[in-house]
Amino acid sequence: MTGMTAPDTSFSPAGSPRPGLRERKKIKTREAIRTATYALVEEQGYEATTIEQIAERAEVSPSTVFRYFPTKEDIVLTDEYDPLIMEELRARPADEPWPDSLRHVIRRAISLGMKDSHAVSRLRTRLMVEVPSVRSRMMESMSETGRMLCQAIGERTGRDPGSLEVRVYAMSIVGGLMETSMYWAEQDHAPDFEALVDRALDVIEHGLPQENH
Amino acid sequence: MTGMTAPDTSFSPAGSPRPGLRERKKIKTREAIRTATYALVEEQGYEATTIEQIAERAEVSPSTVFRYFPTKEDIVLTDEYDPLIMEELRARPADEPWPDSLRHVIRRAISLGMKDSHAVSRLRTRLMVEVPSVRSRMMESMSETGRMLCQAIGERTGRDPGSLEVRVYAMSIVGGLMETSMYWAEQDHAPDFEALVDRALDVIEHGLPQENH
DNA sequence: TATATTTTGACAGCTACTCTCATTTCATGG
DNA sequence: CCATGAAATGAGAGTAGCTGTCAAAATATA
Repeated sequence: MTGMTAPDTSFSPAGSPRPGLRERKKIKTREAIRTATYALVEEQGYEATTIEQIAERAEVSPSTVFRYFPTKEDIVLTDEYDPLIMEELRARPADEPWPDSLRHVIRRAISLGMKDSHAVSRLRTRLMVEVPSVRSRMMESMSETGRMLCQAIGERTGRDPGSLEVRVYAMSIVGGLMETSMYWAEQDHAPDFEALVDRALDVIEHGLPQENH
Repeated sequence: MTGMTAPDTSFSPAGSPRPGLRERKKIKTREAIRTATYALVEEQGYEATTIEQIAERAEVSPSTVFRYFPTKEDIVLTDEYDPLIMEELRARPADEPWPDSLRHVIRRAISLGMKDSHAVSRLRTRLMVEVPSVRSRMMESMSETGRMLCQAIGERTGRDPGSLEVRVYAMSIVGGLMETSMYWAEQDHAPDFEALVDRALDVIEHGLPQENH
């Protein structure tokens, strides 16, 4: 989602030599930094948490923190689902109507994202609502997701992925889903997220339903 | 658009005492800072331009710059059209179909925004494409515009402005228009912007047109 | 002209972030 | 098992955005 190199967390596939000590250490460090950050943010809030504190708790130097994550927001937000989404999208049957494919894939992405641990998903979306800089960073990464969506739409429909129409369509989806996440967080994560996403996609596909206020 | 107090640039309406010396100086300072910023950014680029340089050229102290604009990005981006948009929207006839009202108002907002001077509009959108932090800030302010749109939709359709459906609808419009601006900037501002916006609104209203690649 | 209020400037301070360079840690070939 | 090369790390200095405080200057009011 942010263009960073995705660490391979899956158990090593047969045939490929298992990663060396260096790779394993890298992954461990990365996770240590993230874990430390989550804990500190829960304890003291986002702004009050400094890179130095994170470094100290993760038992690395501040420079190392920046070597792993370009910005503080990225420590909280980074995920690497975009390639997965692309893959899933390509795997859908070619004759399936586009909106259906989209629905399936997004639903799958959500269940993957939730797997991270419910607590983390909730913290993320809460920070998204509360901390402007985090929200900004999130929007940045969503616009990258938008680009990827354009690509997928292009492959699927034979359209030019760079055309205004495709780009607008993709960004309106991304914007709508982002708002859905924020809505969910504002409701204290009480509603069922997948149901919200379904309603959001309905709106994007068919416009506002007839007024029944 | 950014929640800042909008300076009253309109000629003083009859009956209201003309602004005192203080108000006039404030406006002058504000414009001096902006003008200095635009010039410096054109000369050296955005990142290379520091607040100190801006302050020096505008002949104020750095602290004053921050007193007028909360962040560096705001100096470039701030505009105050949201209240205008709301007003225009309320002025449309109540029986006009919603999409038509939207189209009219957006078109009007554009022509107002362009009036600023074509050069400034172009610089803004260019920075939006090139400088991530500016793009982020822009997205922030667009999400505020989204909130306002929700309000307007609520007033117009009698719907709850805080409902998921309305919010998703508003944000998908805002996202689509944002992408349209970026597209325009990427094409070196060659296409007619209003035509692009029309195409974008078509996509949002009716989905992607039938494939005619 | 005297007084109250607002605006400004100077300064100090914090923190995210960058860059450089020496040191340590791991991989590899003999 | 050891020597060589490469990669990761740590330490430190430096930049710049941004916040706060407080005294001085400019402006309004009486």
